[in-house]
This record gives sequence, structure tokens and C-alpha cells, in this order.
Amino acid sequence: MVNGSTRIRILDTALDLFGTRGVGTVSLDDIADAVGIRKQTVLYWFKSRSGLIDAVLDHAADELLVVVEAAIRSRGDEPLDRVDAVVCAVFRPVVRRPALLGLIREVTRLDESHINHLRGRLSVVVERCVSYLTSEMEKGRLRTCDPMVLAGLLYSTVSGTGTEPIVLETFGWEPNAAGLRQVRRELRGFVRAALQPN
Amino acid sequence: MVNGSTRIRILDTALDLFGTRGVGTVSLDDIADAVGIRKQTVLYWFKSRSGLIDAVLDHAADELLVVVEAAIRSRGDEPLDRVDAVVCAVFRPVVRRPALLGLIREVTRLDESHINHLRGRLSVVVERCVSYLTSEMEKGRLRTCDPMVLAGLLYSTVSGTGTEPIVLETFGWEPNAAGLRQVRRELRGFVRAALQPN
DNA sequence: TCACGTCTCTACCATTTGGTAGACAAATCT
DNA sequence: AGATTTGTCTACCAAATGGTAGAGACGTGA
Repeated sequence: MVNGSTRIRILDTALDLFGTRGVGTVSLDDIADAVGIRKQTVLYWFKSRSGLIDAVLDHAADELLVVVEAAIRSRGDEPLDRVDAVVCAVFRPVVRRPALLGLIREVTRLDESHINHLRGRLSVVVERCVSYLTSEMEKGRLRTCDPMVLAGLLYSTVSGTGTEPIVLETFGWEPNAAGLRQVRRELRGFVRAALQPN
Repeated sequence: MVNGSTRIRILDTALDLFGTRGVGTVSLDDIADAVGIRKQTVLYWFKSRSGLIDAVLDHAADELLVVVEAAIRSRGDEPLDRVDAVVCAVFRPVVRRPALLGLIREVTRLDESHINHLRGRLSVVVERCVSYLTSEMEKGRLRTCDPMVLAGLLYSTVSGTGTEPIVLETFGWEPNAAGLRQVRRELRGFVRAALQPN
């Protein structure tokens, strides 16, 4: 691979399409059209559809990991602030790159091999989050509960809010910049209230 | 339509497949095979794939509405208990019929016409929930915030928890009866804490 | 008995899908 | 210059897809 620019354009485009329309409903032709090339060029860079999916999952995991890692380190000692920083960090792609969380959410629809592939990439961060929540609970600085399940709940809430604008619209929400700011504000308040030590 | 039993079997099977694998990746042949009939029989009962999708969405909405309506009426005056009842009610299909919430979650991937179809069916309940939350907030019996967005957040949390067992597994959760009970317990605690008036 | 409506089927069809084979041009190396 | 590697393409292909046309089995009412 000497000139990788086509490869990256394919990855980026595929991530957007997979994330917004669902992996299963996007064909190689769709991706090629969107990039402005032929399907066979896609198959030159990725040896099969399945290989492309794994590569896109890697691409997404990379993007997400950078964002989350940075946020985890960012702010002071208080756990509610730190969780808040992570929530904001994960919510940022919702505005800038809506497909990112949408793709992660697609895990459920993928087959075992792709699931394990993605799991392998995300497990480091996941374990870190869980052990952090555990230690803060032990210190009594977060509401005491099962930290694993709590992490899952937090994920569901943030990801669901970010990936289901259509559902929010059903609840009367308006999809514009002001609306997004409001959702983020409510989301932070919601999470903060849910974590407050009792 | 005299003998509707085939029709209903198709609807049930399609709901399961659509909900677990995603609408876009399930073909008419898949559905027919699962029912034990031919594709053309499916097309006899539903004049096109698109028509089947709408019918299945109706079927799902019916099932969900019954569950939620009953729960809303069920318990006493205290709003935290009442929300709790709805959460439990929505969580029940997670165990008994995992595809149900999975299908509702598919809205995001559908095209405009199907989205509007489903929205029309769910809008009644949605409006009811929002106005209930509003009135309880005004009485100071729930944490004050934007009721519309709150309703969306609640939905995301419950639906995400129910439809993404794979994500929960990544967080270390074990998919068995005891695990499910625990998730429900944590979910209820989480929501209760998030709604507590301040 | 016969005509008719109901229901499921076989036989096709055009289009789309993931994938292979290999032509061709441009760049790079010897 | 000649040979080779790199990247994109055209030309196909077999399988799967949503859908049409219509045959045939079955029961029911006249």
C-alpha cells in the first residue's frame, strides 16, 4: 500500500454509511458510488466485504478511544465531574460525526466474528471505566450499585440519546443546534442525578 | 381473509426476525422459511415487502401499547412508583419477546414513510407520558427538567438496556435469568435516582 | 354437480449483490 | 529503455432479491 488516500476515503465513507443506514443495508456499490470509484477498487483495498467491516470497526474504535481517553484524563478529582467529561466527550461525535455511535450500536446486528473483533478493541476502555466506578463507589463518592451494569446503563443512555434523534423527535424535540445543546444539558443532569451518592 | 392464521404467523415471525436481525437484512425468503411456507404466500397476505413492514410495525405497536397502558394505570399515586411500573412493563418484553424493543429501535434505519407510520401509532402514549411528567414536575414530585427530553432519555436507557445484551456482555454481564433480574434491579435504581426531586 | 372464492404453490423475471479475471495506464526500479 | 509494481478500471458470473402470472387444491353455496 503506497497511496493510502483512497483506502482512507473508503473507510470514512463506509463508516458514515454503515453508521447511519446500518451495516447490513449498505452494499459495496453504495460505498463506491459515494466515494466516486468502482466497487472493484473497494475490493482491491479490502479483500472482502467482511474485511471492510472489520477495518471500519477498527477505524471507529480508534476514533472513539482517542476521544474517551482524553476525557478521562481531563478533569479534576471529583467523580461526577469526570463522568460528566466522558459523557460530553462521547456526546461530541453525536454532533460532529453522528455515524460513529450509530456504528458502535450496530454491534447487536453483526455476526459473532465482527462482534468479538470490536469487543477486543473496546475492552481496555470498558475495563478501565468499570474499575474506576468501582473504586469511587467504595470511597462513597458515587451512588452504590453494580458498577458493571451501571456502566452499561450509562452507555445505553448516552448512545441512545445520540443515535436516535428520530425517537427524540417523536417526543417533540427539534433537531437543531439549540435543541442539541438542550439535550446535552438534560443528559448531563440526568446522569449526574443518577450517580449522586445517597 | 377468512383463515388469518397464516397471516398472523407471518407477522409474528417477521417481528422476531426484523427485531433481532434488523429490518434491512431480513428477506422475504428468510421469513417464509422460518414460517415454513413459500415467499409467494407471504406476498399473498401482504402485497409488498413495504406493506409487510408497516403491518409488522402496527403489530409491534399494538403489543407495546397494551403493556404500557396497563402499567400506567396500575399503581398508586407516587410518580416514582408509577414510572417504575412503566419501566418494569417495558422491560418485561425484553425477557419474553426480545425482538419487540429491538424492532422499535429500528425506526432510525427505516425510511420516512415507515417512520411516520410508527410515529402515528405511538404518539398517543408518548404525549400522555410527557404531560404526566410535566404535571408531576410542577407539583415538585419529580426532579425538574425538560419533560420531553427526559422522556426520551428514559426511553433510551430502558430500550438500550433491553436491546443491547451484547454491549452489556462487553461490560462483563452474564446473560442468564439471574443476570436479567440484576439488570432490571439496577435499571430501576438508576431511573429512580435520576428522577428524585432535588 | 358446478361455479366460485380462498389459499398455497411452481415457474419465471429483472435487478442487485459480493466476488473473480484480467486489461490498461502510470509510476518506480534496474 | 525495459521490466515490474501499483492502482483503477471493464467485463463477467452465480446467487439472492422483490415481484408477477397463473396453476391447482380445497371448501362452500346454489
